[in-house]
Amino acid sequence: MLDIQQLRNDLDNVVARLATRGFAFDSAAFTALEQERKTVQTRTQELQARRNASSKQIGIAKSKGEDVAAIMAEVAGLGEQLKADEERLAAIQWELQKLLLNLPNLPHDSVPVGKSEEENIEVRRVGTPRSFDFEIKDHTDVGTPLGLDFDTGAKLAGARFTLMRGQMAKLHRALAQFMLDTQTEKHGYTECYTPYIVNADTLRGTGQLPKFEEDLFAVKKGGQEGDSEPLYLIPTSEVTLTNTVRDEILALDALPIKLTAHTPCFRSEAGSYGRDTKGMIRQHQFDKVEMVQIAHPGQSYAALEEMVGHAEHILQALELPYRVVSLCTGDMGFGAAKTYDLEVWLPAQDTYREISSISNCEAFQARRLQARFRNEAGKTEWVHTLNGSGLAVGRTLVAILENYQNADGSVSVPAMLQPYMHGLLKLQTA
RNA sequence: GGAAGCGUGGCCGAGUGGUUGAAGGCAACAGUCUUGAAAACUGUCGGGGGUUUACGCCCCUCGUGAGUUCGAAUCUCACCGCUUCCGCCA
Repeated sequence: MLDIQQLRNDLDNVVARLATRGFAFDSAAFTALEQERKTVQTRTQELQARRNASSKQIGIAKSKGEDVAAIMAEVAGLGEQLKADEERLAAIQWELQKLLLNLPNLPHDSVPVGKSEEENIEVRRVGTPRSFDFEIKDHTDVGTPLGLDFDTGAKLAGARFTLMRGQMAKLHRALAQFMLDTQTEKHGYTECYTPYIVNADTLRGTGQLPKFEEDLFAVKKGGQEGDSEPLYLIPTSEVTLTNTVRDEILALDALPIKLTAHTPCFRSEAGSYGRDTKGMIRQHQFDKVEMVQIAHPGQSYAALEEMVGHAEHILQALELPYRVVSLCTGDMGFGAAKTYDLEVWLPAQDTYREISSISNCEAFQARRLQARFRNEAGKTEWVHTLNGSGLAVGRTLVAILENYQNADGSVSVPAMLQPYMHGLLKLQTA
């Protein structure tokens, strides 16, 4: 959520910056609404003040045993007008709130301006793609004989669900363990176990609601009926980790808070029909190790760079070639002020594919969350929130299957993962 | 699922219709004292919003929402959350 003060004071600039992300803001409607708000709010508060004063007088008079009929008569007419104004004001505030909740974040000055992913900027490439002296297979063909089972996944739950067996399932688990151990032991994040199902308030806090309900899975309790709000499966543990500071005023020295969790993520992938239908790239359920930082505003961009490094560390440890991309204004997510993507090399696709996305949301989520800290001057101030994958486990598995495949159909286990696989060097058919 | 109870400021805890945003205590912060610290004493001390060049003035907020009333932390209703006991249960 943007700062409504900023909209009031610097509207043209806000409109221009929103436009860079392809968002057309109706400033005329906003201005009209604001003007009415001002009139009605002032009038309402005046009436409230008069009513409060009179009521106080009645109290004083009664305690002295004086006659209160005169004052009572004075207040009598106030009620109706006040009620009408209060209702109108509430309606206007609701409109403004709705408008605000649907505005995306303003891009940081350093973000390249562009319409789509075509205009993202490559920041650096790390690692050299391996050259193969045999006909390579994609992860589906490599993985299927080794325990990756799309047919059974589909039988159990539908398209975009996968079952893993044996060594494949173990490798998947090893990856998550390795990532979690790295982020906690090497990079100082506190490991968390979080709910996988959350309420609507939580999703409003991080910005998935109200605008992106169709991307979520909703669940209802047994016997739940009527129109009470449903619960939702988390699309990422960014949601739960970031919401831990909702409605909090943190001490200055509590910052930064660094949290990590390994959780499944559930996404309905509405609107992506036909994209990545084959294989494990785009699933309704996937595991991810997430990093979240709650940072001091003065430190948040340093934290962003640091987190990119934390995610890169995993790819480097696994010796997977990748590149770092700075997303342009048109490709960034709703709440992000600046985002880096990490893209891993997939030889069968002959391209780099997103495996991590790391964003600084600045105060955008904090305003929704009412997440503040007490600054150096003792004043409350919004925290900055950052989140990033470190990494997406399923896509990392895909990258390993493709990059570590051998001519005989086996897949070598990256050195760093071998301890997690009890020394197993290769995935191969029995 | 059944029964009972409870939600007040950073924390504890008074407060059952009237000059109460709320006693008291703890914590925190500033100052006096001290070589320094502690103790003691003095003061400050929830959050959000409107308006104002500013000082200030005003509004909202006692789990959330609605209601009764000139006036609600206090009365009514609904919802949410927590605790305890019973049942069920990984």
